[in-house]
Order: sequence, then C-alpha cells, then structure tokens
Amino acid sequence: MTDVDQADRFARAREAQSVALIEDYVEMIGDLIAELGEARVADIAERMGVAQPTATKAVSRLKREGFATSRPYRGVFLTEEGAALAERVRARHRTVVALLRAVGVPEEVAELDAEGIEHHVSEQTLKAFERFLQGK
Amino acid sequence: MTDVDQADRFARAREAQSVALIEDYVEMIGDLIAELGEARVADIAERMGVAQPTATKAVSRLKREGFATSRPYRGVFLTEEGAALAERVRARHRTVVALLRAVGVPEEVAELDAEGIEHHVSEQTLKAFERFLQGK
DNA sequence: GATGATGTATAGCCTATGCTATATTTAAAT
DNA sequence: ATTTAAATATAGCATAGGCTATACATCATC
Repeated sequence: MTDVDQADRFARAREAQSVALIEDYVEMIGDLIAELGEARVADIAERMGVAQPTATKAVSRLKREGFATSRPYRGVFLTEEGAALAERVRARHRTVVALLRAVGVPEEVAELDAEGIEHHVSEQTLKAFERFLQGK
Repeated sequence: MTDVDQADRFARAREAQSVALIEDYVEMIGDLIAELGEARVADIAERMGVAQPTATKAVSRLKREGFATSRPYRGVFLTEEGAALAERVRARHRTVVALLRAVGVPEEVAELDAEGIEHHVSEQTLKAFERFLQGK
C-alpha cells in the first residue's frame, strides 16, 4: 500500500460521508410517504432527531441535487431518482443488518451499527454480503 | 422501533462521525512515529490526502482533546491516551478487514471499505466479529 | 371570515472540515 | 554568517450541518 493509496482511501471515506446524510433523508422521506402518503418537514425533523430548520435545509439540498421536490408550506416528495435511491438504500440496509446478524451481532446492536456502516459498504462488498447470506 | 429510537440511531451515527477523523489522524500519527520516529505535519497531510493547513488544524484539535502534543515547527507526538486510542483503532481495523475477508470481500475492497466502516463498529459488534473469526 | 394554533421558512449564529495565499521559522548550503 | 529552500503557521474564505429566535402561511374553529 503506497501513500497515495491511503490518501485515496480517506478521500473515499470522506466522500461517502458527504453522501450519507442525503441517503438517510431520502430513505426517511420514502418511509414517510409510504406510511402517511406524504412527508412533512416536521415529521422528517422528528425522525431524524434534528430541529425543524435543519430538516428544511436538508430538504433544500435534496431538491438542489435532484432527489426531492416540494412547494412552500407543503409536503416533500421524491423524484424518480430519489425514489430509486431510497430503494437502494433500504435494500442495502436490510442486507447489512442481515450480515451482522449472521455473524452473531445481536439484533438491537445490528440495527444501531448498520445505520452508520451501511454508507460505507461498496457495491462489491454488498454483493459479497449477499453471496455469503445465500450460502448459509 | 419507535421514532425516538430512530432519531437516537441517527444521533449516534453523527457522533461516530465526529470521532472518526480523530481516530484516523491518531492512527496515522502512530504509524508515522513507528516508521519514522516522529510525525511531521507534511507527512500527515500527504497520507491523509489533505492540504498542509488542514493537517495543522487537525493536529490542533488532537492537542486540544488531549491525544497529541507538539511544539511549533516541530514533530507531533501522541499522549498516552492518544497512543492507546491508536492501538485500539489499529486492532479494530484489522478485525474489520478480517471479517470482510472472511465473508468473501476481496482484499482490495476490504481495505477500502474498512476505512469507513470501522468507525461505526461498536464494541459489541467488534466482539461478535472476533468470535465469528475464531469459530472459523 | 376573523382568529389562534400549528407548521414552515428565513435570518443569523456556531463548529467542523476543507481550501489557497502568505508570513514565519527552521534547516541546509554556500 | 548569509542566503536560500523547505516546513510550518496563520489569515481568510467556502461549504455543510447543527442550533435558536422569529416571521410568515395554512388550516381549523368559532
């Protein structure tokens, strides 16, 4: 492993982090729409455990990046791209939790840790997890 | 799972993130000291893949939080606490990589993903990983 | 249809991380 | 010993996420 490689790894981890919040919000908005028909900023804020203006700001970013749409004082909805991302994130989350459970992590802990881990699981690792789970 | 639980999970992931950079820098400084006898800011910056002032700022934070010491224009060293943290982080990294390899993740990818994943692996999950690896 | 409660947006602030440009110190070389 | 090169520090800026306080819309209720 050379220095450059290591720097690249950190850069990758930083990049993943910047995507993580987007993924969390998109998934949560997807959940709320599924449950309630729409996602209100107040509900998003409560579930994310942040203040309402923080959720508003996050929604602005989602809109700016093409994952969500909304009109002032109205609910938030996902674009096609946003809905697809939400589905990918949800599936990945399930797989990560299942993998953790499969190697002996208690359910409660698996859910907790998966929330942070999932954003750093690459496509290749995800595929490996799936193969491992099938092989069991 | 209630809303409060979910908000807590996100809060936990955010907290983990704030610790992640500290862990990365501390581990890297430990590596440099082991290899070169001291950790120079320029080396830290290069390996972390950031600009030199960014590394300087990070070192300031490490000092402020009691993990490192340094004098102006001189190398950076770890406190006892910093060295202990570095060792814990290094051990956890090894375990995470081993676990990924054990479930079929290719070596290269395992190293890449571990860099991000490791910061979100709790003590309990780490223990489960170790048990799983021993049982193989 | 006015009013009050609720929900959303905006303003302004803080901290953290990143950057570039530049000053300063140290160390090396002539 | 000076001068120059290299390393480090500092200044100043940007973005992102968090917060509180407050303004503004919407909606329900009377």
